[in-house]
Amino acid sequence: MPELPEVQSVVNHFKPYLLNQFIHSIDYLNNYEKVFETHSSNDLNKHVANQKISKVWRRGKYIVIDVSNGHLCIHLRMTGQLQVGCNKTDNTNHFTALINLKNKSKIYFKDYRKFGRIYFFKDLSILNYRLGPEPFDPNFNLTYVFEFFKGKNKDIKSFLLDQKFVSGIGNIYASEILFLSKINPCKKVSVLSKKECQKIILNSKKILLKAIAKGGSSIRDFKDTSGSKGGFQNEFKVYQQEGKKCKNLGCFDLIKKKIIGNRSTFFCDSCQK
DNA sequence: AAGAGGCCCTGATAGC
DNA sequence: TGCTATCAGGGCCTCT
Repeated sequence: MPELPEVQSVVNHFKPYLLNQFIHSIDYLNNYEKVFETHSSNDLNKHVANQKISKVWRRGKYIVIDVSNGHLCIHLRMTGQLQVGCNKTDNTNHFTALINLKNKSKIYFKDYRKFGRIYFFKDLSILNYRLGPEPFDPNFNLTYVFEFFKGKNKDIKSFLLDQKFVSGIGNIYASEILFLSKINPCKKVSVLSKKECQKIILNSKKILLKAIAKGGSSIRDFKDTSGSKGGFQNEFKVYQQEGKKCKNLGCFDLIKKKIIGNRSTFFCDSCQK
């Protein structure tokens, strides 16, 4: 579900609940121990029980909760949500995990598709191995991009989704970034000019920053549990706009949808070359 | 090594 | 109305 801006907004929202608090325990719910992926429930609790939370931050699409002896990392995948406490209207069958804090507050992990995972890492080497630079990192620059594309022959859209290339971009923002850059999502990276690469780098930062400022996008499942919804879905230029008129001034073409890299991709054939 | 495709899951919606 | 097919914002794994 959520991409970088949505994960950032979840982190911002939960930081006050978590920071400087002590973890009492973490339970898996509805028999779904798989949610812990790398650890058995016992092992995980050995690592995190009684630990103080010293930092809450984001790396790619992971929510990272630092404790003294390691990092609790939460990935929401497609439909994961965090929420403080349990509402009357909740379908508890969708709960996969529960973080109990010593101050008695309960943070629920709600995830009807059950793709979301909670990991514990002693250090961040695994995460750094899996993930490329953050889009805002100065290392995400022309030299890096050109070096990365060397010997590769896939379309640019697939690379924007590749977390080893750059971390945090997902299917919505990939389409939006390429539209703003006027680059066709099918274009092979081997034929991209330096100027085009530069545009992609700059527009990635631009789109993501704007989305963060709007609190992310609220579509389908994604809602900030505080009730404050993101507003970037109103800014979509191409995502889910199939058949609608291109939003570029003077262009009268219609937005097309095409499956690229196994995912729906939206673009304007006339504006994106 | 790089790229294509399957798979994990459930629910909403479209089409018949 | 009710069934079935398709699709959904992710990422890992396997095979070629």
